Amino acid sequence: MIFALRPSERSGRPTLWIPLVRRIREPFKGLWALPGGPLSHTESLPDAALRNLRETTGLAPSYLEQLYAFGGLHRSPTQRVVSIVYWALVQPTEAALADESENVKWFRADRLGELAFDHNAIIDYALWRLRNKMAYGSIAYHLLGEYFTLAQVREVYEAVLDRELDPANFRRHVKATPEIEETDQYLQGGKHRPPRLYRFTGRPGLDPDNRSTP
Amino acid sequence: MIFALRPSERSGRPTLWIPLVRRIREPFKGLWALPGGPLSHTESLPDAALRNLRETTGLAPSYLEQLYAFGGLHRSPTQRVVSIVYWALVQPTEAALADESENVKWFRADRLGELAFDHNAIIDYALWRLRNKMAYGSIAYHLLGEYFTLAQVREVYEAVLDRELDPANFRRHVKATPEIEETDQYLQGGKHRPPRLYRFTGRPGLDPDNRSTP
DNA sequence: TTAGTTCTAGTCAATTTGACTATAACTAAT
DNA sequence: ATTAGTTATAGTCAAATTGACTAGAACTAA
Repeated sequence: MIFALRPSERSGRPTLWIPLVRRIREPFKGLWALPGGPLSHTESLPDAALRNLRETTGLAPSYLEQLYAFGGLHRSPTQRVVSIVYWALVQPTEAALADESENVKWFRADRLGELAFDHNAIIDYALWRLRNKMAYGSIAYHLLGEYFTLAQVREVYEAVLDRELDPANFRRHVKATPEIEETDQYLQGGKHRPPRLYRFTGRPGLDPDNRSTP
Repeated sequence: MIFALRPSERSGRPTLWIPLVRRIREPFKGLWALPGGPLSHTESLPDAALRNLRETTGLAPSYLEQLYAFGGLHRSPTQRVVSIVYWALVQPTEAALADESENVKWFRADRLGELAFDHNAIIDYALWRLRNKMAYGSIAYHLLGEYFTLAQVREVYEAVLDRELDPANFRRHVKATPEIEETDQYLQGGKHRPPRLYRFTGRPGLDPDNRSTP
């Protein structure tokens, strides 16, 4: 499953979006579902996740991590299925390149209808984990591009945690993390004082055994 | 994989131990390995983990949680194997009931030799996760019995985190967590002032979707 | 009765956090 | 050109938390 930031239709502020694919066969024909597919004997788990992602949506995530293995007996009405779910974060520029079609669409993460299988529960769990990781580690930067302003980082936190944060205190907090590097560039073209651009110098992610954050 | 506290041979202080089983067939015949086995079509993932645990060691854990799904292509030299690993914590009284034999033995977690498959890496990851969970959540209590003293809790933390903690400050920290309940019992029979007994009132664990701690 | 040890409650300074104020730097309207 | 409006940024201050430490309470063993 994939998270990306997209501007909300109304406020224009960034919100979390998820691409889903429509089921074209039973069970749950016609309902929306998470992209996925079988694991071949010759590919690793993250490779299979990346391949499925590419084949269905054309996306190339900047962050990929194992979420959880779901193996309940009645996840599918027709057969026993064990799904090892990965979750990915994609940057806005990449997300814009995604193939959208009749059967592949983006949805706001907080406004999903009833999905196929247990996919609502899986997304709930992923959202919980995303919020948790945000509170501690430095995962938010994988939702942003290479350069960003501190206000943009704050908007990401506000979108995911769903509450407002004090700009001054948030700035102090971010500036205290060593992985954030100040550049001498400024974002021009805004309506007000141009903010300084920063960049994230942490590791790229894309690794299941990624042990830097709880 | 299972963690339990056992007194160290020398100091007698509690340390982390892990039960392993000896491989009786190829590959890795003769080496020690984590207990495990196949998943049947009619049991859930945690059920399968509990059954395997019971069959090989006779243990009934007080805490069970999914660790990670390992699916590298060359984990076994003979075939492609995907292992969905669970980890368990057992209380000392339960651990003492474990079946030990020629082919099932307890080992100190920090003194393991070379194990079969990628099991050393799996244990390293589990240890990392255990330390991480200890630092935040209230997982340590599943390694203890129903009643415990604050010094015992501290010893668990010291054993797992491998550093000494100030008794007074640790006490203040533990007493501030609402899940710890003070009883009006005292542990008698010690050599010094009898410490008060406490109990843990949090949820029992034993659930894969256990979302209370990061 | 005394020495030794742990249990327990507390102090105090250093650090972190949350709420807030003030100035800087830009755009858009007058 | 000036002013109003808005965001960016730096800083203050009190409250809360943390780490290092002191001291009395309560028991056992000599």
